[in-house]
Amino acid sequence: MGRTSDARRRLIDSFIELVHARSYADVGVNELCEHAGVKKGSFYHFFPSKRDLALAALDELAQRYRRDIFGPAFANDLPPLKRIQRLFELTYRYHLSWAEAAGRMEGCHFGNLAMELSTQDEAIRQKVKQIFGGGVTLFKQALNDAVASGDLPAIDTSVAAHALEAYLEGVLLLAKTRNDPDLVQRLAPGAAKLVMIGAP
Amino acid sequence: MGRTSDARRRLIDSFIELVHARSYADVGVNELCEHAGVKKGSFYHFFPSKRDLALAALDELAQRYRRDIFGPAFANDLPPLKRIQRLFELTYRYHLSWAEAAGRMEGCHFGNLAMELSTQDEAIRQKVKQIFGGGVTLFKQALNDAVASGDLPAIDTSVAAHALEAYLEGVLLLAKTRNDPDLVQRLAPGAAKLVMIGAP
DNA sequence: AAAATAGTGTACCAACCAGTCAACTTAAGG
DNA sequence: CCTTAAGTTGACTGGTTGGTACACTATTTT
Repeated sequence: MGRTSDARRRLIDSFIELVHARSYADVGVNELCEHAGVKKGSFYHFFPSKRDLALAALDELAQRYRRDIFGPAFANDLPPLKRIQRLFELTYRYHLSWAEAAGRMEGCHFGNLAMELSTQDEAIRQKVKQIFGGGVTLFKQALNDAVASGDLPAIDTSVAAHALEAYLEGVLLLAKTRNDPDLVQRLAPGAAKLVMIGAP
Repeated sequence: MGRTSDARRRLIDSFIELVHARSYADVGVNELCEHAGVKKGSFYHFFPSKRDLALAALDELAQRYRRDIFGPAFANDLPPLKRIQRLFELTYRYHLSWAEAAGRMEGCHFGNLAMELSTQDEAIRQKVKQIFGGGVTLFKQALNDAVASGDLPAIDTSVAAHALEAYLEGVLLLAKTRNDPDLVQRLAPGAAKLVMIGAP
């Protein structure tokens, strides 16, 4: 019963757009409301606080990343090491088109929020940590497949998976700081070397 | 003529400590002043704005990093590829002791500020970009030495240097998000693989 | 159609924000 | 020792912050 609304979704979309372009602290609740076309009363009807909107936005973003990037990248139509290459290629394309739309390279949604808030807000740190963990798991599965198929020597795939996740985030950080999305493409081949991290 | 003071230095130290532990936006001028034992009027006697204090702090930090980490790491008493290993080892030790003192892994001073502010403040983005560029240059010199001495095939050392810088930042980002400084040590061997990024 | 409930609009709050100002104190240099 | 400039002090500003209170409206279910 009662009326329906998509104000919640609009707030999440506005959060993603505005906070990604600037920072969590720099985007206020008022601005969020104006951008979403939602009044303050509605904001606090849907979210107990600004921080809870951030948590909801992280969930939404994780879903989109899984659907648009990690899912397609790790599909079984390619040998496992090629899937990792494809992940970097898809990441590059995603950030290139985002950068073209936004006018600048804005970095990784998760990395940005993690860097800004993970020493201040334990819930957000845990959420990003868990999302990163999801990426690590997918890397690790591909690496295990590669070991099983003999494409890779028997290495510690967990360490290699973390190294790949770190490299991906680092590349996006550097590309953001240099405002140069193409760096993602130029540094992508590094992933192919990093998978050997455990090998002699 | 006139009196002397170390208030400027104390403000820079407080900025480094407080902003590193939380974030630029979360630490106000008032808190900075209280922590440094400086009154607001003195703050604006030394710095025209909070943002100028950030710039000064970045300069100070770059100097410290050069003195304590990059300088010693890249000394000529070791073969070039070992210097890169030593850079990661020294970085690990630096962040481990900082984490023990602070009670948590707080990440890279430069990466943190870059992620939070580089889409908002062009001057800060440029400064961090230039500091990162300094690191890249040192990586590149070591890689060129390695190529010259035959330790490394003739690769594009510029790409490899950027990959190493990105990896270093990514490792620190992941270690911060996981609040686990030991990750820096466990992922350090990845650098030895990454130097091969141009090789077939 | 009416009750129950989901969502909206607006006015408001105390706390805090970065930054200003002018009067004041201190000490170094001549 | 006295001039002069460097550094200090604390009160102040206008604007913004995240969050609250509550009356109000629209809509769905019974």
